[in-house]
Amino acid sequence: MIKITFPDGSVREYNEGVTGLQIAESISSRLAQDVLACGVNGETWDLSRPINSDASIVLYKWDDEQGKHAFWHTSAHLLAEALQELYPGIQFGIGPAIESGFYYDVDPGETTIKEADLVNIEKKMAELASKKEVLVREDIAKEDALKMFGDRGETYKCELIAELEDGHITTYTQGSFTDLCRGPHLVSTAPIKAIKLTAVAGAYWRGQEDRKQMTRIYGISFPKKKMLDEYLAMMEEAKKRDHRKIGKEMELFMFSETVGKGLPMWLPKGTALRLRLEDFLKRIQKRFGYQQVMTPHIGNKQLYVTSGHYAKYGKDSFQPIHTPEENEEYLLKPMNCPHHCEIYKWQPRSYKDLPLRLAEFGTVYRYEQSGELHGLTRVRSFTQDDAHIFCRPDQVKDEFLRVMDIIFIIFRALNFENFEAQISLRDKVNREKYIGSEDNWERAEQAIIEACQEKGLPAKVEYGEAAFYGPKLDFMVKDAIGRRWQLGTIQVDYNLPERFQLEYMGSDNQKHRPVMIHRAPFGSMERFVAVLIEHTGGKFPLWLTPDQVVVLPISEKFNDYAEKVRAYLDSQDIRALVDDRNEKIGRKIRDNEMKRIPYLLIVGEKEAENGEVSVRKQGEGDQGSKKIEEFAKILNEEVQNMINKY
RNA sequence: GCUGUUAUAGCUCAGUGGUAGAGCACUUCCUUGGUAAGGAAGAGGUCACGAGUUCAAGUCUCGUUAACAGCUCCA
Repeated sequence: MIKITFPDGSVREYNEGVTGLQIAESISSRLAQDVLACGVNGETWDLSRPINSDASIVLYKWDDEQGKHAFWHTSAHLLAEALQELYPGIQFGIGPAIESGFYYDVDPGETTIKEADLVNIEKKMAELASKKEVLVREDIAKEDALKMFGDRGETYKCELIAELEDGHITTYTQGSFTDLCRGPHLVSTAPIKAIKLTAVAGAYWRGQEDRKQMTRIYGISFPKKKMLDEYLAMMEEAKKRDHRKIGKEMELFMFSETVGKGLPMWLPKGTALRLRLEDFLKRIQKRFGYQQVMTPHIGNKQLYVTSGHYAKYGKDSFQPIHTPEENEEYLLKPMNCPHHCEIYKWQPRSYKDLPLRLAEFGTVYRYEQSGELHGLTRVRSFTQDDAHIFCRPDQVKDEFLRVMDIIFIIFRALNFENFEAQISLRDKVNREKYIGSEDNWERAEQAIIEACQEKGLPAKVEYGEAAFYGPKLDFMVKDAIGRRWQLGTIQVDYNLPERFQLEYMGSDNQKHRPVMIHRAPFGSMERFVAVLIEHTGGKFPLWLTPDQVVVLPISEKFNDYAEKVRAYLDSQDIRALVDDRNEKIGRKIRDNEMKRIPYLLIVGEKEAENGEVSVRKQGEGDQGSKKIEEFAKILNEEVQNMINKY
């Protein structure tokens, strides 16, 4: 008998050679149905692999990362089996499970596999899966493995085997397909009930540009058809919310080939929206003791030599601009910190001046590889909602708490209800690469951890993720359809104060070095607006949205009255339009609902006579009639409630 | 940056080497209406840009530019 320890600490005895599946069966038949893989002494195993000595066990189901991983890994093998049947002689590279789904890299030789062929392959996979083929794990000697795959002409597999250590090589077989594989896998292909091959793409063998380009087939699979349907619906929804599409539809921003790639330009409506966001943050920052500054978009190369950025990023940045006469070198600023350090140095600072909080909506320019550019989320020019806090080491925690307050205000105001944080600290062992005193680091790391605890913020601690110049706290939000986005960041910096020789006079009449904190609650205006678009699907909060109200006259006879309504709303700082097209009211309602305008005001004979408007709320239908003044008052109160409570 | 795909009207997209197309949007006209698509007509094009092949190129070839996807998930 062997002792099996469960995650809750309980221990049960089983016969030697018991499998994970048998253990699950001994608990409940339902569990045995749902379980996909197991963890044995911290290693993920096949459910059918015998356990021969005392062990701790975890049973993994679909909701566990490990369970999904085994499921998708087996799906990759199923894909390979189908390909082997459909394309005899096809050669296989690697086929792992990925974050969502799986892929297999293959070399189909003379033929090509196109997007249109995927349906056919899916069908074959479904057919094979329904055979409920069992996956059999076998140890194989290196020599035998080389011979076996060599005989089949599998040059890629042989290359992999050649690099493996003899005695640690295994294969998995299901049906007529045998693959070199470490596992773990499902017991059989039976649970794979719904399959979708999503894409074909080229990928270099082993990720090396000089090696052969293989065909990579991506797919995803689920234990239930319904889950696949939900996944596909989510992907559809994500497509609808794409900020590049909505940005165009709502006339928020544009790109021009002539201006240059990765250089977004904000259109009038987008600019107005962005300015409202900036004003909102400025107002809060003022309350939190920040002072706005403005600095140039370029800086002398020497500034970045001093900051150390030139040595580190100089080659991968936009190259220096040369002045025509003196041949001075200037760089487009890739960050605002060096400029702000110079502002700090402008006059002697006393401990009484600290914390000094300098804020700037600073536009920066970074060279990104052309293939990395993406909509507003990855661009070459963007505006950070930047600020640098210069403080004493003993003020770090308090400043963190204050920045976190600002970030929470923003998340609440913009309906990001789900968010979490990641604390990035030094590596536990390897500490030579970090700059700054042990004492300061220890204090700052503790300060961040305590600040998160005090705020009740769920935070994941990652060791070794800190920058060489200081620990940091990053914020992740979950959007309306469950996707995660990284937004704001707070970062301690011991490096720049050192490099710029920043000082303050302490109460002890001695010179001290301040600590610098970088922080950007939005991250960048571009990225934040992109995330906000995808989160809201373009249905922005009332205070932020480009057009708040559209007035719809029932017929052209009431266009004059509609214009009067619009003018009145305009005088009350409400952003309103009139739809005076010669169309029926049903048509106007439909078109303006689709334009995501929060309030539609329908005006006809009744309203014109009484100085009223018939209110229709986006997505909620008819709300009844109101006096114009009353409507304006209610709308403005709604807006004030949204922004002034913070 | 590399590989692949794409680029046709303001938008979404058809287009088979031989006269440039549709729907929506736009303009005009009819209609004057009550809570998610009324009807008709019209205007709108350097087929991304530059070369080449051809009697003839939106279509074929090459180059350039840009967008999209992948290249980061490692048997």
